[in-house]
Amino acid sequence: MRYWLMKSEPSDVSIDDLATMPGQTVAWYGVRNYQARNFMRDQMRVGDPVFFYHSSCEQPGIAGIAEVSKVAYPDATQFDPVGKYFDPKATSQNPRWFNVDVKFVRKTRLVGIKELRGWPKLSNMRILQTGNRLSITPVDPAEWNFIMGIL
DNA sequence: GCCAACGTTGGC
DNA sequence: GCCAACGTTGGC
Repeated sequence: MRYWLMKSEPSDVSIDDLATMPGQTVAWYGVRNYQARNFMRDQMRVGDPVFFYHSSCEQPGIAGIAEVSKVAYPDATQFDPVGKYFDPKATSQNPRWFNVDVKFVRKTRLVGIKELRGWPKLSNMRILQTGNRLSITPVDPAEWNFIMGIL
């Protein structure tokens, strides 16, 4: 089992949105970064715990907990010629992009990025490194447990 | 809105 | 295969 952190812009999908979606589940479509894709396609398994992180908003930070509810499958949006995620080089025979499904577990207090940066034990978190733009990152078990302890 | 950091693209 | 140009991310 691996632990993850997944960024979402709350203006797109917030933790509250996730809680009210059918099945409390969302398809994590639209990822167009190879590293993030590879994490989903090659490593994410059903039941993997996920920190749901709000990015590009007034209060960036961890806003809740979710879990992987379906392993990766081809991202449907790559085939939609009028959609913003269309990829002309992708075919159904040879899809380029994949997504998992993510299910709501619970909302937490907002653990802001400023607070995260303040904990020495979290200083190596991928999300806190300058210039990190990966929308999906693995979380070290020790880091996961530490954060669970301060929620 | 700014801008640093990074990934991707494409000409050579 | 290099690398400059460009686009995007995301905190501030």
